[in-house]
Amino acid sequence: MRDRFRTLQEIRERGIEPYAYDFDRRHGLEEARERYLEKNRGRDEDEEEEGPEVSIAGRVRSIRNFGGSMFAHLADREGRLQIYVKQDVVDPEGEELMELLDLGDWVGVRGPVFRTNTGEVTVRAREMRLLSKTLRPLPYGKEEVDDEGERVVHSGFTDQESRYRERYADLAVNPEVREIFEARTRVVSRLRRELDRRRYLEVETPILQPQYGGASARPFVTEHHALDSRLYLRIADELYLKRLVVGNLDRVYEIGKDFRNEGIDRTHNPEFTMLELYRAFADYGEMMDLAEELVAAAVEEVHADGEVEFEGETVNFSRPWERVSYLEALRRWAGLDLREADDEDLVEAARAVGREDADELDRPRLIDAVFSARVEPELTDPTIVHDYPVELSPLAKRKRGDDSLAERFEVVAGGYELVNAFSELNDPLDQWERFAEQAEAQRLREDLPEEGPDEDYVRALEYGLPPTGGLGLGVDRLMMLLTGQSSIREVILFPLLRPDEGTA
RNA sequence: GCGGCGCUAGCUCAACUGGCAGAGCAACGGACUCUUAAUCCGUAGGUUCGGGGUUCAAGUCCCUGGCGCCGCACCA
Repeated sequence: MRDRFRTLQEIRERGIEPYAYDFDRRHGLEEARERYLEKNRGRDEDEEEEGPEVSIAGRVRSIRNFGGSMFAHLADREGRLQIYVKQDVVDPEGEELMELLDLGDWVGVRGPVFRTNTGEVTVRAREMRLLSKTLRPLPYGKEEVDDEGERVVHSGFTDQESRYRERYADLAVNPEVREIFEARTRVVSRLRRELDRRRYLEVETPILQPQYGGASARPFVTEHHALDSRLYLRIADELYLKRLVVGNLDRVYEIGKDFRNEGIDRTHNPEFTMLELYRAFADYGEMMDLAEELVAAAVEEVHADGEVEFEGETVNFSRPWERVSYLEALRRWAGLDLREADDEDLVEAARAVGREDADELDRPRLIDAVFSARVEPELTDPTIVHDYPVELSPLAKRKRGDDSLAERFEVVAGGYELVNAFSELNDPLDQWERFAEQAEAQRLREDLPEEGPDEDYVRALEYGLPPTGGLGLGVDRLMMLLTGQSSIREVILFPLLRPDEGTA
């Protein structure tokens, strides 16, 4: 770095501004290449004509200096392109810059596109400007393109911790990382588009909430000074969105962050992105169709063929998805018949999957432990598991014809829960009772902030929630699946890490 | 929270049973006007994650703290 400060001084002494104010960039690097190919379409390579003129900008990715001339690659968001800078061809400022450039510097180049003797499409620099001087060397690896045209990186920037802590460097240096986040943006936009098209209203509900609910998780707690009151960061959007349906907003959705103060591992980040949507006059059956449609649309944005490689398996998203009831799934993959199993059997089954604390768990937790351990890992292709035990689903309507079940389903794919949906409970009295049961269960957990039932939510239900279907989709999990990443941190730009004073 | 593994130059990694801390790339100086992991000659670069201990001698062994990764637990 000391050396680059010296270079910086040198640049200033020569009267060149190392931090430019603007540059009239007209073409992306891929775009510039395509313009050349377009112009010479139909010609053999040796008959191609020079041109067109382009104006490009990017980071210096490699330099091959020959004294009087220089080859370099620039890199931008789209890709990379070679430039050729030659004395007496480039303008005087560009000529001076030839010996002052470092890897990572931002430069702007104007000139015609041509093809070198070795066949690479290249921009001949007539003008070259320094746009921003890099003081800290980027952790570039060395790249080569092998005989198959594959990009091979030697000693790249691969340390996970450094990559997450310095995501800017990660993104600047590793194109495949950039691709993941561009895919993420495409998918989220597509989900919005699909819902907008179906006349859902996108809304924003509070993140700071006086009461937390809609899921069971430990919340982050904060406080508001002026109001002198305790607030929670939301753990789910659910209860506010359903309030909106009470308010005649009959189709709503929100894509936003939820916050859960639980452990961190490869599939959990304390803040994560959820899509929640609610549709009046629909039940969970219609939500099943919608779930298939939304996920299929998302898959289309990333994999045209509808197949995804994930953790060594091929996940096939083609529709329709298999549908199996929760009880049948437990019977089939865990050998457990809930209709006949008593508490004793459940404890035993839970212990068999490694829950040593099985004695202390209530029935729903026992069942869920077995389901997570024995059933979910078996489900590679997306599968709709429907009709959950009502104890596991405090916000879902009871199933028609069977009070012990709820009209709820999850979509499991690649072994992970992807979608959770149900026919929303709209009976205020039933809701009140289930809140009471939930509060009772929560009292047993000392680690949770004490919380009474959400009276205002029940009040809203008393005004009348129409029959409503609701659906939640974990956007981060979806992106893991679609991009084949087994760590959630690879699909979150700035995952939460413990603060590190040592980062210099 | 528990267990295992890891942390050495800007990056990627070496360093045997404790015995002079090294390489490639990057950087710096020089040569080279069609190269592409450019090449050639030369130079510099270190709190071996922090603190303590054992030893004639510690990157290496011991204790302690930090951070990360993996697994487990928690996350109905």
